[in-house]
Amino acid sequence: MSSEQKSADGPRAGARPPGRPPRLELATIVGAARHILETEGPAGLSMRRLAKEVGSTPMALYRHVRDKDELMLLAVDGLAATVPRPELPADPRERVHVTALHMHDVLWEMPWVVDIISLGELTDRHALWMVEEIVDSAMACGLGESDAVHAYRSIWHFVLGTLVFRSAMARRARQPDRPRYFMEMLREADPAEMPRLAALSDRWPEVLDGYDVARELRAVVDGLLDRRPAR
Amino acid sequence: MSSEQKSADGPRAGARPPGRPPRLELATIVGAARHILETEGPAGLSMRRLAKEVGSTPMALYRHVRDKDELMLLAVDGLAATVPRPELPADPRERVHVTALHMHDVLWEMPWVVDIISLGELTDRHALWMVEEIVDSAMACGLGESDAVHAYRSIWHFVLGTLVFRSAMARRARQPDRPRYFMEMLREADPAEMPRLAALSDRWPEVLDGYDVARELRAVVDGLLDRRPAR
DNA sequence: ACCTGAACACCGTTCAAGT
DNA sequence: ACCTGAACACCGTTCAAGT
Repeated sequence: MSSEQKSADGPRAGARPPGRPPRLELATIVGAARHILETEGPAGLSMRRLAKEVGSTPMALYRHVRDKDELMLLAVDGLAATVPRPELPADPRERVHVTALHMHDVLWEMPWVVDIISLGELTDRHALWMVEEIVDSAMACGLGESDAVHAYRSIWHFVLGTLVFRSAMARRARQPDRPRYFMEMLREADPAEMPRLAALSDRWPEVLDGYDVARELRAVVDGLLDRRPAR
Repeated sequence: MSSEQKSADGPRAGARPPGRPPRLELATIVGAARHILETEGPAGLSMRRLAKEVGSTPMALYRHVRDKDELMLLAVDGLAATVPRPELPADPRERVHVTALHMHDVLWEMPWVVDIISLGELTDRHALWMVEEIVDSAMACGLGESDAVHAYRSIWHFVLGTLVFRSAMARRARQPDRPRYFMEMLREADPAEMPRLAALSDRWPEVLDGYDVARELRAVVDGLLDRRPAR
């Protein structure tokens, strides 16, 4: 999907279309939506709020987008093209590592994109090169076609989970008056029943603070690339 | 967090409390909420709908729960106690595998729980044994304390990502009139630029269909357990 | 102490009418 | 062809009043 396809549905340029001329453009709407998403997150985006932003009425938007879902997909679409591709090393295993980490790092900077992607589908063709790169390099590492595709998907699951978890933590942190159930549970852990957690409870935040996504991703990718072939 | 804590805030049993006797009980509210969540998912749960379900008004609920967020956490709380623990093998690596897969399998059957957890925090103390088990067994496999905790977290990221992705796919599938952007993009992939994806495009659904979470989880866990220690 | 009703400040979307 | 206004069917939550 790309924005051009959408506007290409209109009358040919140069023709004199009948009826009222458009005052609102899809690009304006999507741009304003993106701006709201970037500054206030998905919670801040409503059709009514967006209409105000572009100086129009909620219903005018529905001339240009099917519904809010489509609008959010359009807001995400095209973003990958704005991010420069990383330099890839020669070694195929390293290529998988770098590409997977790139996938993570780019989305890490755009939390609102994660919130939208996590309820939909990949729609940006400029992001496809990462799928190709990981599948191709995984095969160069000796994986069969299916295993390479599955490795790609597992890497995506890990990256998505990492980002969704971070998102959830950030959400909780924004409500500081609420109890920290997990920490409380750790503190109350019975050392006889849960010796490791009881011993760890004091240092839990520090230990988690030392979590290094790049290092974890490396271990996960290695596991996926080193497995024995299926059957 | 557990339901008893909450109800223990009330007057002592045996005392004759002044004022109007309660007609609504927290357990009733949480039970009804759970029922709605199980049958209709998080989208079906609203305070107004829930009030109707228990034969009361929306505002009566706020005597018993702080807000909708707390209600949803209470609905999730206690679920782990209803699931029997799996038999664990003796070998520590196998223990990690079995526990991690158990974590996945249990939540796989409760998609609505994933939707709630993915915007909050683990709150059920009866689920803590899985954290303990994975950390302890990972250490028995030779990992240091920090690495074991990080391995646990990475396993959780992978499981969460797997479930969130499935949730997103299911959501898309429920709207069959909407375009399948990803498949379209694959079909249009330029073989010169993306040879792997172009070659795969026809068989993509079948290949994904062969995705086996248990096998992927095994590879991911092995990668995390086999890595070199930090520093 | 507990519950109710009315109200506030919102939602996404449909429909009929205007330009 | 495009935009507007009013309306429908909802939200979560606060506040003041009732029992």
